Order: sequence, then structure tokens, then C-alpha cells
Amino acid sequence: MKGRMKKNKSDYHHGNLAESLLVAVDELATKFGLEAVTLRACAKLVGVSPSSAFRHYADKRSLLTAFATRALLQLSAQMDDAKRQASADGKDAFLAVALAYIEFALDKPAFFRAMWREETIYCEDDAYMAAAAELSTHLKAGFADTINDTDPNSFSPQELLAWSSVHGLANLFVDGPVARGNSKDEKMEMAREVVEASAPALK
Amino acid sequence: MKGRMKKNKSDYHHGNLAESLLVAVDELATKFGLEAVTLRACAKLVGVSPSSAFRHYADKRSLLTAFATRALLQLSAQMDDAKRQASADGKDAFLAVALAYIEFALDKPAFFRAMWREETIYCEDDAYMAAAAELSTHLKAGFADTINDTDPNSFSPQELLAWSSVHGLANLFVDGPVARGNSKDEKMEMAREVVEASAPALK
DNA sequence: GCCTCTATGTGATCACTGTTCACATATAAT
DNA sequence: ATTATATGTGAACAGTGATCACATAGAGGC
Repeated sequence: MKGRMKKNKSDYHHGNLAESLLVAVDELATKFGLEAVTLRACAKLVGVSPSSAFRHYADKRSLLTAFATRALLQLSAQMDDAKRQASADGKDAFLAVALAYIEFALDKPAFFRAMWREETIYCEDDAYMAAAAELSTHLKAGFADTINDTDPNSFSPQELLAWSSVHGLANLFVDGPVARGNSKDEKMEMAREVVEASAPALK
Repeated sequence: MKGRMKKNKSDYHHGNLAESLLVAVDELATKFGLEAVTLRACAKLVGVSPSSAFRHYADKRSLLTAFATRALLQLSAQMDDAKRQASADGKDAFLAVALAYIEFALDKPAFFRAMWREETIYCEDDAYMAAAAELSTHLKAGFADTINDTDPNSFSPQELLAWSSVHGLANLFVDGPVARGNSKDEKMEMAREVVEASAPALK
């Protein structure tokens, strides 16, 4: 058995520090925001020396890249769930996927911010790009029922419009002046209205 | 004459440090990106001691807030220009304003990022909120010819859709995986197509 | 002229950050 | 057992935002 999972014996070797550090980023970002995510704070949270992080990530930026990648995959999964659910229920897939996208941003703003911050991650990273590509795929899957798709690899103006509007609304909610005082439910209702308003442009 | 403008005599008192610091932020952000904007680098650029900045800004965050405010006003001005130009030329105001929005993001990505970063600015700041409100106004002015406006103070789903799609596309260009390798002209062409594709939803 | 008052800039210093590196320790391979 | 390799440590380093007593300048009153 090569898999060493939990820290068991002497506590000197942690076991899966790389993973645990990502969890620490998650926790700190969720609790105190992205700007509060510090290498030393992560290390302390995991119960390990600050320098040990560099055995697993070349950079703070690399760590954040891994975190962003994970966030992308999480969002992809939730969009996929939404689509399946909608298909099962015979509802509009695009609306479901779009609302999943926005709900993710509202629930995990730090994750949403981390995903797209070119200046704080290595966006040419292979895993990151793969995750971004997967997200694209799930987006297009959501459009499929709504927009008459042609090329599966590039986005038509209509598809790009769909993505832009959803992405833009999520950003306006998270980092913009739109609906600042409103509850999540109210925002989701607004989102539904906006997405439905876009329907005429997508047929 | 109370106005002391340039540094003239002894160089001890700078004259208009608050303003000069904003210019320094501008220059550093443009040249090296937002993350490279450091209080000390700004001070050095202006030729002043690091601590002097705190006579004019309580915080680094305050400085960035002032910078974001300025960026908002700049964008507002460019949108206003675009609208006037379009009106004079008898062209579509919404398209012109939308393209001005996106062009600003492409030309000054650091400014565009700074404008909306809730975690690095004081977004409850009065001047900032006023600038954001002015931006809203100019946006609605752009919509006026296109969308049948009712309440001038709140955004209808259609108006929010318009803003969202433009804002979202700008964000996808600046911090997203869309059209990464393409030139500015190509991106602007894509933007035109996307905005035109949204027309059916805005009437 | 002089003398205050206040606004503005300085230098030293603090805690904290990311990062490095020689070293310590544990696991794997021989 | 004895290596070799992977992983964690502790002490450093320069750079960061921030603070504070102090220095200097300009404005206003006399």
C-alpha cells in the first residue's frame, strides 16, 4: 500500500499536504475573503511550517492556480448537475445552467473571484486550462437545447452572448453595484428575469 | 493665490501629492499591472517618502478607492463621448456605448479591474458610489434609444441584461479564456457581433 | 519684521508577507 | 543495514503596509 492518507505516526510527515493546503485556502477564502489567503496562514491552519508549502507548490501563485482549477471543476460539476436535473424534469436546460452559474458566484464569491483572476494565477497552466475548457463544454451543453449549435469548439455570437450575460450578471452581483442590499433569493429572482429576457436573442 | 501647484522652491513640500500619487498608481498599474501597485513604489515614483502617502490617504485601500473612482469617471466620459458621437452620426447609441465600454476594458485592463474589486477598495465610499451611479446613468442614456425605459432609477430586466452582457464580455476578455490569442481588433469585432446578437432581446 | 498654528513630508521602526536554503527527518529502494 | 529520495523545519532575507515622534514649510496674526 503506497497510499499514506492521514497523519498517523510521528506527525512529522503530514501525508497529503498539497491537498490539505487547498482545503486551507478554501476555508480562509470562504471565511475572510481571497485577500486574506496567506501562505503562512494556510500553513498554520494545516499545522505545518510555512516553508513546507514550497515542497508542493512552486509559488503562492501556483497554489492559487490549483485552487482556481478546483473551483472551476466544482462549478462545472454543479452546472452539470443542474442540466441533468433540468433534463429529467423537462425544464429549460439553459436557464438551469445559467442559474447554477450565478448561484455558485453568490454562494462562493471568493471561489468565483479566484477562478478568473489572471493577475494572481498562472492561467497558462495545463490543469487550469483543461478545467476552463471543461467549463466551456458544460456551458455549451447547457446551450445545446436552446441555441442551434454548429461548431462544437468555438462559440457563436449567440453562445458568447449567453455566456457573457450570465458571467456579467454574476460579476455585477459579486463585485458590482447591482442589488447590493438585496438577499440571495431576490438576486436569484432578478437573475431568472434577466436570463428569461435574453431568450429572444437566443432563438 | 492659495493654489500651490508645482513643486518649486525647496522640494520639501510637494504641492499636490494626493493627485500625483493617483498618477503614479495609474502609471504603475498600466505598466506592470494592479498587483504591482505598491505604496512604496508610488512614493518613489513621485519622489517622496513612503510614509507621506498617509497624509493624504488613510489606507492603501483608500488610495485604490480614489483610483477606482477616477477610472469609473473616465469610463463614464468615454461612454458619453461615444453616445454623443453616435447621436451626431445617426448611429445606434447602445452599440456605441457598449463598444466604448469594452474598448476601455481592453485598453486599460488594470483600470477596469480596479473599478470593480470589492475586496481591495472601499465600495461604500461616497465619491466611489457617486461615480458608480454616474456610470449607471450613462449606461441608461445609451439604452434610452434602444430600450423602452420606464423607471429612470432602477434597471429593468432588459437593461440589466444589456449591462450584464457587455460587462460580462469585457470581463471574459480581460480575465477570462475568451479570445486569448486574438488581437484587439478581432475582439472588438466579436464584441460588435455579440452586441448585435443581443438586439432581439432588447426590443 | 516676528511668532505662532497647522499642514505636510521624513526616518526609524514594527509586524507581516513570500521566498530561500542549509539542515533534519521520514519513507522507499537496494 | 545502508543508501537515496521525498518531505518538513528554522532561520534567515528583502519587501510590504502602517505608525509615530520629529522636521520643515507656508498661512495668518501681530
